[in-house]
Amino acid sequence: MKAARRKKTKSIGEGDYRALAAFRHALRQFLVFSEEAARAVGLTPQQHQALLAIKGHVSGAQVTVGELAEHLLIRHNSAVELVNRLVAAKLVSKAGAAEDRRRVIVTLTPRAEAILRDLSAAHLDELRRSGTPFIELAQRLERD
Amino acid sequence: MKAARRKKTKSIGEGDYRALAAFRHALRQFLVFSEEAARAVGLTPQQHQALLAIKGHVSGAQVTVGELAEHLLIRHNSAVELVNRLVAAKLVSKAGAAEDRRRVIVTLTPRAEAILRDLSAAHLDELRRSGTPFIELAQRLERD
DNA sequence: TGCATTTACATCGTAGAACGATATATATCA
DNA sequence: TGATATATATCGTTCTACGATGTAAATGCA
Repeated sequence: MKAARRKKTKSIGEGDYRALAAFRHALRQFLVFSEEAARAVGLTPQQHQALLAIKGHVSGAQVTVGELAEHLLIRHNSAVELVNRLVAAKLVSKAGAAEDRRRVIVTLTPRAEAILRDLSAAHLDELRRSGTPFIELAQRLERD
Repeated sequence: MKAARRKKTKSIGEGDYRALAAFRHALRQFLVFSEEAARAVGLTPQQHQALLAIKGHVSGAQVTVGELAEHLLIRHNSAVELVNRLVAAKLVSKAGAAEDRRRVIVTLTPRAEAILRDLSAAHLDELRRSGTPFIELAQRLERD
């Protein structure tokens, strides 16, 4: 973090393009793995991300629709639709918040908890299995 | 798929969920940055990825439609459509391969080269600027 | 207190992109 | 040469995020 020899990039070479392309390829590979893992247990990738965001939230396995949108970096209305699909799939339940009745609290069902546990274990395995090149590429890109 | 005779994964704890969620959040942030950077120069994210894959290809800035599909991990027909959109946007040109007339060679236009150079510089900057937490999360996930 | 404003969620129609199924052209092989 | 494989193209469908807009509840402030 100390050797900032080049402050302004501005000279991109062949190697930079190859490194960036390889990085995106590794990224895409991870995302494809994740998509397939999710679909294999009957979830869309977005549903999986939503469950993870809910479960991984600081406040425990409960978030509002708005908080979910924030974490997933999608619009509020997209989060509403995503949650509705999750409810239809019996993966979450919705409940009005007592102290602010505009808010809707989204909670994982036991079914979702079980599915997410398996999915998360598979993802940790995958990252251990093939995460290294990914990290190395990122480090290389960050370095010079 | 082989029967799951692999040793049962270590049990997942709260920290694992949080780390995975944080990792995906960082990933998503990078992708959102990338999408916005692409759109800011008039490209869709997919078009940007295609240009990068072509430019970063070992054989120089030329690939066939099929190779592009392989690198982007999409279906051949999706690659055809993507390339058609790139042609319409004057970002690539198509040419039949001399030695195998089934193949179509896709080549970047000067316009695409220029746009990609700027985009790539911006991405390298972004990775230097905010890549660290991303890498650290990945390393942490890989470690334990 | 009353009313405007802000906040949070919901609804609806649209659009972009990837896909499966299928078609066509070219190459290769027995 | 005919059968089969390979490379690309076309078409209709589906899925999901979005913008625009609507509704309900909370908040601000005169």
